Amino acid sequence: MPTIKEVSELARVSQATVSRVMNGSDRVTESTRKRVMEAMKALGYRPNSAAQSLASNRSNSIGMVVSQLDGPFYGPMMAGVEDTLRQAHKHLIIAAGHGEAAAEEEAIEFLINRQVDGLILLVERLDADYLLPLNERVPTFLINHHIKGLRNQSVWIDNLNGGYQATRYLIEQGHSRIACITGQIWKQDAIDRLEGYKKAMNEAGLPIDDNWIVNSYFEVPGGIEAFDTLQARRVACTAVFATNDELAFGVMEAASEAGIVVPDDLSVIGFDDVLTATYVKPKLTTMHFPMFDMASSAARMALQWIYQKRPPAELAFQPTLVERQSVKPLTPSPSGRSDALAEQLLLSPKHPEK
Amino acid sequence: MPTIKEVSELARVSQATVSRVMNGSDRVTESTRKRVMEAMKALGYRPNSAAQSLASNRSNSIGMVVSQLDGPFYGPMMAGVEDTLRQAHKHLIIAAGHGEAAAEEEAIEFLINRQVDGLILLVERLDADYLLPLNERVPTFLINHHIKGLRNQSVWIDNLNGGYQATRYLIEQGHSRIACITGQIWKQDAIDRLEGYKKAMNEAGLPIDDNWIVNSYFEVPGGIEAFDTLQARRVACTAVFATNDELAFGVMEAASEAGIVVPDDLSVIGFDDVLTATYVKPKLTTMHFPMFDMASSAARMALQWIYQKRPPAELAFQPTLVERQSVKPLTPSPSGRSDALAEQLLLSPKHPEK
DNA sequence: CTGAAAGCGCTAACAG
DNA sequence: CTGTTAGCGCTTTCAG
Repeated sequence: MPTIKEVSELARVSQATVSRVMNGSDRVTESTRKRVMEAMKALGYRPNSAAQSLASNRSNSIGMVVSQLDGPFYGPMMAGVEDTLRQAHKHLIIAAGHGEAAAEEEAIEFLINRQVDGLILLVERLDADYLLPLNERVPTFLINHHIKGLRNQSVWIDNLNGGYQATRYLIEQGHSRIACITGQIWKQDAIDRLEGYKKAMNEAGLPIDDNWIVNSYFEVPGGIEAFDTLQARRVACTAVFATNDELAFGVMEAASEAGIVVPDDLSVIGFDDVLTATYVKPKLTTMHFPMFDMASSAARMALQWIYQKRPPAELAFQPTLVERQSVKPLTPSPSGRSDALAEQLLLSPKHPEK
Repeated sequence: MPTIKEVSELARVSQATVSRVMNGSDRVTESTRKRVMEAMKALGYRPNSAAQSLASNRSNSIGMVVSQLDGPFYGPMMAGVEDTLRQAHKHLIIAAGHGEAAAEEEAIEFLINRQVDGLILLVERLDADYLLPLNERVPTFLINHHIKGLRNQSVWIDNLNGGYQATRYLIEQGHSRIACITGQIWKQDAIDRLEGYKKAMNEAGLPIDDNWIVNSYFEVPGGIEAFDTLQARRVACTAVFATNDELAFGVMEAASEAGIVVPDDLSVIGFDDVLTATYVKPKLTTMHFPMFDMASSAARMALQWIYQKRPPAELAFQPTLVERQSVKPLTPSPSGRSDALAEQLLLSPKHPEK
């Protein structure tokens, strides 16, 4: 690997000059710049980024921590950040936080040791006590995480409004017996989406019954269990707001096992609009969560602040309804069709064919 | 950020000694080691990895390039590598290659500049002319990519046998009219899986008709188009081997639109066993591709070679059949049920309800 | 077992 | 506009 020294010798200039042409900036004669460029090309020169970082205390790369490297949620987020960073010729270093505070902190320390110029975090476990001092060390941007004092470096989605819209949509479709299944109730997303549900129900003058709300966890089995819980509680709902798509898939699966047809017997709305939402049958009606855009916005904000000192400002996204096939209008019928449905849900044996 | 100097002063030793305790190895008195450790803790010392890399020409991190950061295929691969690396206290730096030769090379150069100690590549565009010299610069390991001369640093899956098994299974279930849908035919995976199909058909004495093979691309729309092509060609098949799950999803979707019921009217088998395969209805019968395991094996192999000089050896995985719900035995009936099915497939109008 | 000293490859004032 | 001169923080001989 050739070094700057060799380049400088070949080009008959000082190392400083080579450094200058590398960093584009400074005033260098066109002729010497050309000579240097040629020398670099001739040697196949590649700057050693460790040396650059060490000397400049800057690395032209930003670190990102996500809970997992797979999964339909984090993938687009990583892709969104990578995409805008690449266009800006900055690099991305990703570390997994595994959803645990210790691992998340470790990942962050790793990235800092790596001299990242900034941090984009998609974490759930870290609080202000950790994050605020961290931000003093290295500019830190948050996706989907509220920390007072870091508002301006956050990109978030309006989960409350999303929950409200989803529920409102169900109501507009004629439903009034609407159950809600939440994710881990310590997660802010879960809390906010539930809040939105309550708001919509209240606003419509519909009762909120704790029996109709089941606290589960954001995974397919969580949806299955929640559905079973609903049945066990003899909840006669005609629609359910699953606070994320995985839950919705679980509900659809369990319903199907129980001989309940979605959307004819039961309407289901999800949240997130994960890729798979279009693969299931019926295709899932859900609230679109603009993961890629949010992530790239966060990256843009970070870039502007870190490399151009343009002060960041809080950025909020709104989830938008995507109508597909899992919600059906409840058409009132003379005999009270909604009750018929309720009956069916109540009385159907669990997993009759299995 | 405290430096090694401050630690050495606090501990009243030389920097060299601090370095020694950091790197575990050398002979250091237990007492001084303790003193140093305490000093490090007291100061909250964190080694600067850029400096370490620069001085040692080693970074304790390995680089990985994948085509995309999202998607059901690359996610588990990244997770597998990250998992075993983390356990070995090595770090992972991921870069996206976007499936283009130029970007893949750029990603690799980036990682090398980053002083990665080794490379794990999940690429499709790079050939031996590039890869072999690369391996001289930094140990390079390949996932799912055959390069003569790099065999021993490769982990791959037996796609041919997978295609064979999948087709064979269909045949065992009584099917004989079996279509095959391939991915981009320049991809080795596509070629091999098709080869497996042909082998099984031949072995069973079944005819191979080019009309029954449609070259498509590994995405859901690819499956839809392929299904339409099959119909346009009036191919009267009772089963289709889709050479990856996305294709299978597309087929299922198109079939459903056409009023054809999977698996009653048409059996479908996929390949990869992507997470979503369990979400669709009916759940997809497919060949399991052990992505996570393959990736972690590749990582293990890389670690052993790079840090312990244990010579690597080619590692092959076998895909395994996962029976779910999308394949149904073809029970011969007096009136020739398979013909009835064929008729239905032939005659059904395209997307009748849409 | 420990310290001194010489860089690793690059950047960043400071002169000129 | 370009060269000189110091380091950045750590590792690594080489002595002792």
